[in-house]
Amino acid sequence: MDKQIATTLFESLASGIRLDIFRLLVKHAPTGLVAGEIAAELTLPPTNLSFHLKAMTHADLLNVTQEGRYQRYRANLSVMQALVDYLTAECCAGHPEHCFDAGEASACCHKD
Amino acid sequence: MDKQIATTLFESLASGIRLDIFRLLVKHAPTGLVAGEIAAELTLPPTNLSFHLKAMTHADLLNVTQEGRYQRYRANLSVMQALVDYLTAECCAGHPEHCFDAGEASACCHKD
DNA sequence: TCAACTATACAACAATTATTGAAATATAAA
DNA sequence: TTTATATTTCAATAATTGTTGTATAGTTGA
Repeated sequence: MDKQIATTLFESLASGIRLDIFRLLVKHAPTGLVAGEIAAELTLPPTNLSFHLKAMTHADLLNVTQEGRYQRYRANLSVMQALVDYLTAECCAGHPEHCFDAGEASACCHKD
Repeated sequence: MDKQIATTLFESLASGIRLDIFRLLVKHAPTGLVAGEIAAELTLPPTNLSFHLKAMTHADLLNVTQEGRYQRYRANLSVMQALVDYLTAECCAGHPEHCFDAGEASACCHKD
């Protein structure tokens, strides 16, 4: 993952609304939710929701499929995993001893 | 970590400049760098750098200590670790089987 | 104390992002 | 085909964030 992609993903998560959307869709994985269900759950005006959904989809954080007149959104968990790996690499890069306490060192095994 | 803190951290990372600053300081951990060294390395006007350093420090992503007339900045690696944990929890919450492929499942051991 | 140096605070402005309502598109149902 | 439903696009505006120069505060060493 390059810096540009990481920055875009962080932007996507740097809003309470978008973080709520993502967490809601993780909770409903792998089924996902249609736009109206998300709007109802988060009580957002549809245009505002659409604005954020579009941004997140463009950032590849969400996937969307059409179901008749509905749009079903799903969290893209593999991108989230890649972001966690990127962040772990940034965090540990050359300095795992400073990033993880001794007791937790064994928990850091994403970069095997 | 609550949502508000996570959002602030994502905001801190959602800028190319701030991501560069953080990565530079991770590379120089645990010594850190003084503001002038960061400005020289990233060729930024001092006021602009100061703006971003202040935001990152306020978000607790950086620590700062005074050294005479210099201000030394260090990456706060434990906060980064907490963010990775938060993101992993968001990613896996209730659905580890969808987040990690079978072959990599054993690599997910942050939430033990 | 004085001059040089480091960095931040402030203020003005530029640029980007967020929010909303109205209109448009497309599907479904009557 | 007409009407209703779901969602998006567009345009206007509000709100936030980023950038720059100048001025200020604090530190050092002569």
